[in-house]
Amino acid sequence: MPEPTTPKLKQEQAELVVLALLRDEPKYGYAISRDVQARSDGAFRLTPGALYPLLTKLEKQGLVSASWEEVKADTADPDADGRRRKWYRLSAKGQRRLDQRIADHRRFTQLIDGFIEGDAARASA
Amino acid sequence: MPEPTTPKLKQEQAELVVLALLRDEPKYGYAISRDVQARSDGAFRLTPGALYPLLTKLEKQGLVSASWEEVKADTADPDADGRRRKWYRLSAKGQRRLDQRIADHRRFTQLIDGFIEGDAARASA
DNA sequence: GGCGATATATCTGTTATCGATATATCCTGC
DNA sequence: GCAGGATATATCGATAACAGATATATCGCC
Repeated sequence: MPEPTTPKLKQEQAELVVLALLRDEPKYGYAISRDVQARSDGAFRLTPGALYPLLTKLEKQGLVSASWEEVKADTADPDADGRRRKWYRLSAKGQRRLDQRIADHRRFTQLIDGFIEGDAARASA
Repeated sequence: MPEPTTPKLKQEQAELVVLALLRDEPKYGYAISRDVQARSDGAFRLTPGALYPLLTKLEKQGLVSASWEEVKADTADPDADGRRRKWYRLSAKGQRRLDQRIADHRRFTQLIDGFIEGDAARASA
């Protein structure tokens, strides 16, 4: 079977997408994973093996800040290790990085478009 | 020093670019390499280590057809192994593949654009 | 004749990618 | 009350891709 036509999310695009998703509001990892799939109509996937190393990297670089939230259905036992959610929010540095990634993306697609148009563009000019 | 902002040509984009360059006219490897750099203003590079395996792959898949040309400055000795040029031309199958790669690229950029626009697009709609 | 550009091609050490694996909780149906 | 699937975070390992170095040989210029 030949390669699938549905494009996979590469690390560079994954960074852009994750930062863009966090721009609107803070999110935790699993929600990001769901949003990526939902908002790309299933074309993009961000599996755990790609998502969590990426989020750790972003945190280390100071592009996002993270804080834990303990999700407790009943508050009977405070020591009960309920489901944890690690919330990520975009930092000012992350916003600047996002702006740059968007600029990079625009430039990249314009260059590719130039090759697609080929000689036709220059001939008609 | 962090990652360079100039994007490198990945294999999938390299295939698109090479097929697009061959659409206008047949070319040999080194000319393709030069064109890639020239027409992207130096932003894209296609080094020998990436270019020749790719051309071999395209040839095996029947997307391009290749033929050798012997470049002889003087024709004194026919046995003299002059500089060889392997000319590649786009096949009908290659043209179809190019069309598909263009469609894939358009879809991909549209999806990324959707993430870049974010909630603003839906809010203003 | 030497040097840089032309021209094709392979090889290899490093990095990236993907799926599998691991752990633990929450919710729903039975 | 318990089994199974969804939720949630995180790591690991086999494979694949990448960039740069290496190899060979010719051509043009000085």
